[in-house]
Amino acid sequence: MSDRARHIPEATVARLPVYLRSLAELVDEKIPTVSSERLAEMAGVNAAKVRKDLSYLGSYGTRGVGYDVEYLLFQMSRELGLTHDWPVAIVGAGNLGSALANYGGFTQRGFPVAALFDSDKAKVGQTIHGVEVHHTDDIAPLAKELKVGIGVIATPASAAQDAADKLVQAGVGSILNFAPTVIAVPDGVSLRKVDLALELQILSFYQEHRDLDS
Amino acid sequence: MSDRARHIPEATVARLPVYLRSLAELVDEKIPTVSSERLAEMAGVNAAKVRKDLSYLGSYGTRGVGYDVEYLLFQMSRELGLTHDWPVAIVGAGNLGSALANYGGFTQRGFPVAALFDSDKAKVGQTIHGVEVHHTDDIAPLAKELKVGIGVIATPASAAQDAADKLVQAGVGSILNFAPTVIAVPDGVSLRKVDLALELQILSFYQEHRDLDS
DNA sequence: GCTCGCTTGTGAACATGCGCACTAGCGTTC
DNA sequence: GAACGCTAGTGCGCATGTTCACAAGCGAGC
Repeated sequence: MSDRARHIPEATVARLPVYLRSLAELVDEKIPTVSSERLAEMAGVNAAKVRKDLSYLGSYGTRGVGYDVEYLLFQMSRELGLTHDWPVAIVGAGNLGSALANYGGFTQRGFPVAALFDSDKAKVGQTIHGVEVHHTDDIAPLAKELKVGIGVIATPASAAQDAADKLVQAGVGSILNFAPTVIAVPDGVSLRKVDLALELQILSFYQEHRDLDS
Repeated sequence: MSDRARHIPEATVARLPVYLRSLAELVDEKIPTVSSERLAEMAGVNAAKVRKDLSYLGSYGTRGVGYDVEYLLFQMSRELGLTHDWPVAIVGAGNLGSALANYGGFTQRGFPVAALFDSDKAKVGQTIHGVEVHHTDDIAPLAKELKVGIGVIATPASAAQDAADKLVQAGVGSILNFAPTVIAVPDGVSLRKVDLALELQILSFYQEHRDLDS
């Protein structure tokens, strides 16, 4: 590990939360150490990959023994930025937006809903799960003031790009898009998507071909 | 394209639904043909990738002109298995499961909810969005009878693996997992996951490191 | 304090995916 | 019917990601 110059590969980053969850389970079970093999089994990947992934974080294992569960959990939380809260802004106070705001596990996992936005003036002023709904025109000043780092887009597809633009303008660096459409963000802004229809269609492909090829 | 021996790469399969959506938009706008460049812009990818992806489906473009939108849309729908319905079974009739069952766009996109299952006997017999809730013990016979190809897991993490096992036993070949846990399925069964906490944690990582490195 | 079993950390081969840059070829214009 | 502009299709080198296999090294047991 070249000290500090370490750039963690994207594929690894995407797996870290899975390891984290496995480690949390092990802590619950009061298991003090874990081998890469056991962790691999829990995370549903191969052991070599676990070792390589963890090696990007530093040399936290002990040969012949394994990894200290609590210590690794702490290091990983730190690396993932989970040692402090990340206030989240949700754009779109419709079905999905409200459901997300009402979902407690959100706040509980360190992502408190700091603000809700909607373009419908009838919704502005309402309170959902203790959070007031503001107008989308106020995203920039409010999100800045509340130090929102992560924005969630829960609007219809047609409003998604506009929501993204406003979040970016507010200095939000990470966006999670639930709208079934492709949105563009400038370099340096992280973007991930959750798209139900897309997932089903991908499964449909494999299902169809399983049938054809059999 | 070597006729018929074509194995479409996973990465390509995952993009096909995005192209499909773009094509549907073009049809709505009554635009008859589209170039790889335009389609790439709409799908948020690079033009060479679009051409390579589409070439796996066959040689459906015309040099100097582009792709016939309606024809490509049809071919792609066929390839994705979207020319017929895929009955879906949802396991877990809690908040998420009910929301999914109530979400009309599901059926509308060719994935009708054929059955709902829950392990809570108090919920069995209830009707959600016109679909009766059955007990999880009845997954195997019922899912077979209803020719369910795709199963959706909307249970708590602790019940997810059991749900998956029962779906597999029922002959379901594709599973979409919403439970925040890793589940194992036999070879030949497709598995995709939707995990909110995971996505937020990944974003948190990049957010944290953007701050550190600046 | 030596040996042995066990597990990490990693070099290197292999696989997959990406994108440039070029060729093939269609349609239009003159 | 020749020439030209435009766009699909693709070969190839590069980047990323995965996996194997092995050396390094810790700790238990004697």
